[in-house]
Amino acid sequence: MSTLDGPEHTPVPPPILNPAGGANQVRVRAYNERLVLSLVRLYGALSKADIARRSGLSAQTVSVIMRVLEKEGLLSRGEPVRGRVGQPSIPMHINPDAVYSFGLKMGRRSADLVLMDFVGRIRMQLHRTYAYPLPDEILAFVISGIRELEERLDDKQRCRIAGLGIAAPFELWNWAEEVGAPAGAMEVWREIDLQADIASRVSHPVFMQNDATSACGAELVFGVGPSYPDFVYFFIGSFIGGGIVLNSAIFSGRTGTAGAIGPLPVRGKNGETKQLLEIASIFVLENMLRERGIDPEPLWYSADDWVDFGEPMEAWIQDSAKALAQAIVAAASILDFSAAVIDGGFPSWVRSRVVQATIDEAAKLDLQGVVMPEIIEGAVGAQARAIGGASLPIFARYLTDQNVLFKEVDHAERT
Amino acid sequence: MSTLDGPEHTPVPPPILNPAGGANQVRVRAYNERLVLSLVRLYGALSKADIARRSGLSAQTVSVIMRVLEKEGLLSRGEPVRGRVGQPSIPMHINPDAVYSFGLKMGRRSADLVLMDFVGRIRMQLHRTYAYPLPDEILAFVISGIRELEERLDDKQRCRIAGLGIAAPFELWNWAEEVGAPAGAMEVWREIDLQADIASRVSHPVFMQNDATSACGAELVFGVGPSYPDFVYFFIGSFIGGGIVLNSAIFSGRTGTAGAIGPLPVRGKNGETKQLLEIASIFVLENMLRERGIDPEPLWYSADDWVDFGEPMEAWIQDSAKALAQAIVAAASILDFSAAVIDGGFPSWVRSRVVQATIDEAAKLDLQGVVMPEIIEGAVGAQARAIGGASLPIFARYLTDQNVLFKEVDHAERT
DNA sequence: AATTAATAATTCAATTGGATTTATTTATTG
DNA sequence: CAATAAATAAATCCAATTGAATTATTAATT
Repeated sequence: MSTLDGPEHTPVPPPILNPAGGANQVRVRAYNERLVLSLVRLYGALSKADIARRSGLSAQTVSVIMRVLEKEGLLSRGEPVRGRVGQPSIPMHINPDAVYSFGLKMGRRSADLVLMDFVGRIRMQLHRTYAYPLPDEILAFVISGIRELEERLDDKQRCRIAGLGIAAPFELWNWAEEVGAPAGAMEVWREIDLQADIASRVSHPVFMQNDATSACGAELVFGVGPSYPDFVYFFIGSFIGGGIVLNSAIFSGRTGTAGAIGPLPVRGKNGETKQLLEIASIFVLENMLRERGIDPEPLWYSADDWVDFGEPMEAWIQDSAKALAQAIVAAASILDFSAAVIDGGFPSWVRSRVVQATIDEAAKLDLQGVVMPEIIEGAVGAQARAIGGASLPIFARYLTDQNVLFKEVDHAERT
Repeated sequence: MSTLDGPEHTPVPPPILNPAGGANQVRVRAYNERLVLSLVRLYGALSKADIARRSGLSAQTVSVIMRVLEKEGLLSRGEPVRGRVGQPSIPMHINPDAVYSFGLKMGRRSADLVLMDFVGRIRMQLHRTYAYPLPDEILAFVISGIRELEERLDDKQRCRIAGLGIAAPFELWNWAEEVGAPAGAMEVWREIDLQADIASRVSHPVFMQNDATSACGAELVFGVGPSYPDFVYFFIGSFIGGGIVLNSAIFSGRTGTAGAIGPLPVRGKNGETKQLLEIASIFVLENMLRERGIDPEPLWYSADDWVDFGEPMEAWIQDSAKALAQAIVAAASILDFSAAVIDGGFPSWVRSRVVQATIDEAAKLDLQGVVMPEIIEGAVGAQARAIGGASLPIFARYLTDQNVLFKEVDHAERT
């Protein structure tokens, strides 16, 4: 057989990838244990037989794994389910007190430190506001905060802390002006490696991730994630940010900025091109309030302290919704997201109004040929960033990213 | 420890996912074999020791696996490499004749049937043009074409055919008008299941995938893929289509339409909003030629039969480049692609001009805050769709999607 | 030129460890 | 009591690892 001269492939540079490593029994066991835990977490409670069916593992294997997990205290048994033929099944569920994790959200106006349990509930929290963040203050807040919260735990509980996850904005030194910080005050952040600094003063493993990505992760794991395999996520904080979920996993991209969506170009109300973050950010609302002589302080103290600020807030919601709708259409033109999820550092009644307004604005746009995602509210809420941060150590150690092992090739075959 | 009342998680619908299944030895071996083959394919030729280092598997394991693959004829040994201390290493490379695969590209103006070898080279091909496609004709072309090409193979070679992969457009029945088909002639396609029909008449496994996605897959595997872990891909055919590559794997999305990019809204030259496919498609050029009394037939006969059509073609390239540049900026605002790859059913000199024009147009846009991808030419060329189709059976059976096993969690940890 | 040391690729044999298979026990319904 | 299903125990299987041995080469020394 001779080579027909089809189109020649032009030469390309050498590969830049180190593909995934090989597999062996040890890793298989580790993976299967995480899989079992993740399945239980996802479904709330499952019997050994259920897990065997869902994982495709043999009953015996699952039995062994789950006995170990139970012995370690990660799983606990529920009430036997009777009423069906055969031996009653014993649903196993995650033991909420098996693992704790600290989450630090540091923002441009406030910081939160939370202690989260194994099922994603906040068990304790501390809050601090400031005009603008400074490394030393943040560091002091974390160190003393962790000490304070740990004092409320007994020895056994302290041993179960998996680590600390930090959720922080990108490039804090930009936007100093918008935040209202004195010129140069934010420049210190250029030189700071917060993760390393904190890690050197704390006895736990420390993880770090962009704040909006963290919020997105919280939504994936504890919010609407289980119902939507892929979505684009918006978190409206002092600045808006976002995240991307694909195949039920966070996609953070090559530079970690996938789904940053702040710089997305949108058309402003006067037809001018603006960046999304110049419209749909709380600092914009803050400025609008200040211009009208209204004290914006309640915006930062706690999401639940918001009051109805009347007309300026109404205008802000409208402007934001218009911009968000455009951003969602742009995103949907590239990828067929099943949902666009909107959440933010505000009370749920504000969130409802933002989402409804965005739905209304999206309907006004030209949607021909675009597969529009469902536009829905986030289910996690104002603390999503801290919760997402706190979930980093837990996921790194106990759970698995969905669908990464032996993923099926998704082209259908027929013979 | 009492539950602090943090923000309550609102209830969500039950999970819709069946996460990945469990792992066992059999799957581990299957995976490791695919991993070894994929590594060899990616790097061209690697010794057993090289594979051991790159895969993290022990030398012994790799030795056993590679001996099996060699015995099966999938790998063959090259010339020993001397000149360095120690026993000379024997580079193993993919045996191009180990596996063959058919690829069918069916389009709105022409169809191609190719026989591809294990390293992605086209070994034989058939081509047919038509005014518009009809199921019976396509079916006849495939059946007789496969018979014809198989007759040129000996028995041993015939046994090595892995299957047939079809690359076809979405919803052929839309756009009948633009194609110039008589009203209703394309409606038959609504009821047709081409994959099933062909599968029932052929003795090979049959796979099917969107045509632009297939082209994107060919680029990933045989083109620039190894150098760019994520890119957005445009294939300019009679209609423009595209694909998305993330983490060195095709992302086709929930509905399989991820990266369809045809309906992406762009601003036309008179400021009006148009869909990308209404500007940057070859059928547009066809119409421009026809309006000027130039015979457009050479567009369809073979990509290499294109001549310089002069002014109308120049105009088409300019318009297309403007639209493509906008599409790339929109895509880059959502995800941080490392590259935007442009290819099409035209000769490489046209591709070069389109790409250069797109680079120029992109530079004119407002790029503040957007991480712009490199805009580059596809390395595969006009037959990308057929090659991508043909690679479906091969990937399904012998190779692995990159990075799907034991993927590392990508949040850095410090202790 | 012959000899020896060092290095690296490869393979052989024994061991390890986790999943599966098969058989058994337990608890329930009808 | 029969049928059914969950859960477990013991035996078996299988692929990866470990550690030692073999082979082929270069580099240094006599």
